[in-house]
Parts: sequence; structure tokens; C-alpha cells
Amino acid sequence: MVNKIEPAAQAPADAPPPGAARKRRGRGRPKGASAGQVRERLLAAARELFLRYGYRAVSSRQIGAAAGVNFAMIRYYFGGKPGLYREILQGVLPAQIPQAIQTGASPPKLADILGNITRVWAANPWIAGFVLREVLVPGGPMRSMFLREFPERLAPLVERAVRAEIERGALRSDLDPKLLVLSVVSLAVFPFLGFPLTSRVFGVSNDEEFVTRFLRHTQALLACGVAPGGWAG
Amino acid sequence: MVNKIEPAAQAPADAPPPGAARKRRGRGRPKGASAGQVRERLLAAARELFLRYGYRAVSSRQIGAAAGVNFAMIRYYFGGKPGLYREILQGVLPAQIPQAIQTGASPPKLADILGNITRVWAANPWIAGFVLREVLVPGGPMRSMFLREFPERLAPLVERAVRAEIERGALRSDLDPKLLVLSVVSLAVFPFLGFPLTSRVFGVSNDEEFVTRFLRHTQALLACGVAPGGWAG
DNA sequence: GCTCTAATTATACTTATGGTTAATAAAATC
DNA sequence: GATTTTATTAACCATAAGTATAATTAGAGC
Repeated sequence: MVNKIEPAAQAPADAPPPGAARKRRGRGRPKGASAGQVRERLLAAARELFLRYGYRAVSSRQIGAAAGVNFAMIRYYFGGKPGLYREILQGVLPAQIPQAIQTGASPPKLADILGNITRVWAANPWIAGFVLREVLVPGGPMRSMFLREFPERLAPLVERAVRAEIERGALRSDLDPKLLVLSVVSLAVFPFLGFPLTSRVFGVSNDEEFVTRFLRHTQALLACGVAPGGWAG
Repeated sequence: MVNKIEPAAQAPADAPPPGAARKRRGRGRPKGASAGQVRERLLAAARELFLRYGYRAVSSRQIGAAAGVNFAMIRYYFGGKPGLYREILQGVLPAQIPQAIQTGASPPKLADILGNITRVWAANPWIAGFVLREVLVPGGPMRSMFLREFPERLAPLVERAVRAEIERGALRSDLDPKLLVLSVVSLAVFPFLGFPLTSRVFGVSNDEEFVTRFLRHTQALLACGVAPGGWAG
């Protein structure tokens, strides 16, 4: 705003005297109690922050502050910020996603798949944030992993289940299996995907009561649609 | 890597000799043709980049390069990166969303709403990216605007339409209007939300042919569910 | 033709970020 | 008890990003 024509006042202003005695650096190994928990605290804090703000928007120093430890520990334990991120993704996500598909029956029933996906996503709301944020970004660190994992392993499994049900007459034969799977996934995933939005508008929540009610509703919708006279078999 | 213990080598390394002749700076006002288009080029480039990579991941210099103009023009026209972002959000989004609800009939019919939402989202795939990215981020610049616009103005409108249809017997009476709206929105939005994913796995695309087929499928699903015997009234 | 304004560029400045390292001290090991 | 290992910290460095500004020139008004 005001005129500033001072030539170039680039004095460091608090330059440390070069000859001064070295200041003390570290504080050494901690008392036994807190040792070994730093790694876990970092993982928890980073997962929370990455979920809420995305990989790029979160700085190493921010993670360290949230975990209550020095941010250099990220390098010590994970080799750096990308390593920490990879650890979170690979350690946590793959363990949860396939669980949504595996049911007792083989091939699994569509209704069970719907229920499982819904429950996994409702129980782990942070998964939605991760998937949303990382799968959408081209070149994002997680995208290739996710695209390798889900479409080529899990989706065909579900699709095969739908085809089997159509063949044995449990589903209408005029439905496109692929689109039907897409619809089922949409119904199970979206409400928990847009959580901050859907919770406010539609009362979506994580608790057992809502999930049960929601599942019953969705299954009824899938079973016989919106037409009056319902529950036709 | 190598040891570097020089006390404080903070010389600018290429400090211009203070007495040297000033190098030439700008290239001046452009030939009339391109004048005035810089603003639009910046808006277009920034919208594309923000959509694909998110606000934080895109730098001002990157936007300038993509638009083919000097990045300082961002400051000149929009006051800075946040101003450019605000301009995009406020100028483009609110015009598209409500259009999805307005149908000829009053109250609108559920099937029409489904069709409109689907078509708007399919025709403007970047909306999904924006909504995903910005609504989910707490404190994001767009979130409050969106939360003000959609839930409190549009959602009740749709819900009222559903109640009206239930009352006149066009919909099953055991359905929860709120959850039904949620289901319809899920079916219409999710496939285009997860576009990079769904296009690969389920063959989702924007073109007229797919949208029509998709809509017919979804409406059939909603109308009579998955049970064989279909199209019951 | 001269002057003033608008539009554009190159560059300087400041700050924040990720990565890196030497110093440090508790614990473990011998 | 001495030594080595492990865990932790502050400071350092290079780079990138956003912001700011001076230089530069095309056109408008007179």
C-alpha cells in the first residue's frame, strides 16, 4: 500500500554470530514410558490430517505438532512424508476394502454385499475421505494402487455374483449386471461419502441404529422399487 | 549429501551488480487482438487445474503457464490466487446446481428430478470434482457457500416433491421421504462423482448414449426393484 | 507529437516446506 | 562403569510458492 522504495534491506536481522558456541541440540532418548509410542502417534495424527485436508495440504511440521513430537521423527521412522503416507495407505486400506465383499456364501449374495459395503464404509468414515481425495487426483500416490486393487480384483467378483443371481432367477434378467453393481455401490457408498453434507441434510450417521434403518430402506428399495404394492417376489 | 558447514552463505548467488544497467522488464501493452482475453484464459486454465488437482496443489506459476500468460496477471486481475479461486466458485457453480431441480411440473416429479440431476452432472463433470474437493474440506472456501445453498434451499424442495407423490399414491407409503431422496441423489450423482474410477470399472461415460441407457436402467431399478416379474404398478 | 493510462513482463522479496544433520542423552549391552 | 545403540531435538539448507513492484510499451486523448 504505502510506498516502499528502500533499495534492498536484506539484512538477516537475527543472523547467529558465526563464532558463537554451538547451542545444545537434542534432548536425548526419552524416559521409557513414551518410547515406541511416537510412531503410532504420528500414524494416527497423520491419518486424521491427511483424511481431512489431503496429502498436499498437510505439512510435516503440522503432523509433528498434532502428534506432539518433533517433525524430524517422520524422517526417522518413515523416511519422509511420502513414506508415512504410503504406510498409512498400504497398512490400513487394503485390509478393509476386500472385507466388504467377502461373505459366507459363494458366490456372495447381492444383499449381503450391499450390507457389508455399507457397514464397512459406515464404520470407517475416513476410508471415504481417502478414496475420494486420492483416487480422483490423476497421478496421486494412491490412485494407481487403488485402481489396481479395486477394479481388477473386487469388481469382477461382485459382477460375477450378480450374474449368478440373475441366472438362478433371483434377479430380473433385463438388468445390466455392470450397471446394477454400480447402482448398489452408489447406494451403499455415496451417503457416507458426502458425510458432512449428508449428515446435515439427510440425517446420515454412523451409529448402529441409523445404519440398520438405512440398510433396511435401501434393501427394500432395491427389492421392489418405489411402486406401491411392494415386496413383490 | 556432502558436508556443508559454511557459516551462513546466504548470498543471493546471482545478486545483480547494484551499479549495472537495469535489464529490460515488461514487454508492454499487447497488440489489440489479445487484449482483454487474458482474464478469460486465466479463468479457464485455473478452473481446469483446480478441478483436476485441487486448490493447494496448483501454483500460480502453473496457472499462468497453462494460460500462456505471465502469472503476475493473476494478481493484476484477481488480486491473487484466492481471488481467482473465489471468482471461479462464485461465478460458475451456483448457476448450475439449482438447474437440476427445476422442472416444468410443480411439484416436480421424482423421475424428472433424477433425470435432471443425472444430466447436469454428466454434462458438467467438473462440478463433481469441485464439490467433492471443496465440500469435504472443513473450512474450505466453498463449503459454507455450498452448505448454505444446497441443504437449506434445494433439498427441502425435493423432499416436498416426494411427500406429494406419496400422498397421491404414486409412491409406496412405507418409504422414508428423506432416505428416498438420498437414494435418488446417490444413484444420480455417485457414478459421475467417481468418474475416473467408474469409467474404468463400469464403463460410465458422458456421452448421450450412455446417459440415456444409464437413466433408463436407474429408473427401472427405482420403479420396480430387482425382483423378477418387474414393472409392477 | 506529447502525455497519460492500461496491460504486461521480469524480477525481487518473504515465508513456508521438505529434507538433512550434528548434538544430545537415556537405555541397553558388555 | 564404559561403550554402543537408539531416540530425540534444534538448527540448517535448498527450493518453491505467493506476493509485490519497477520497467516497459501499446494505445487513447488532447
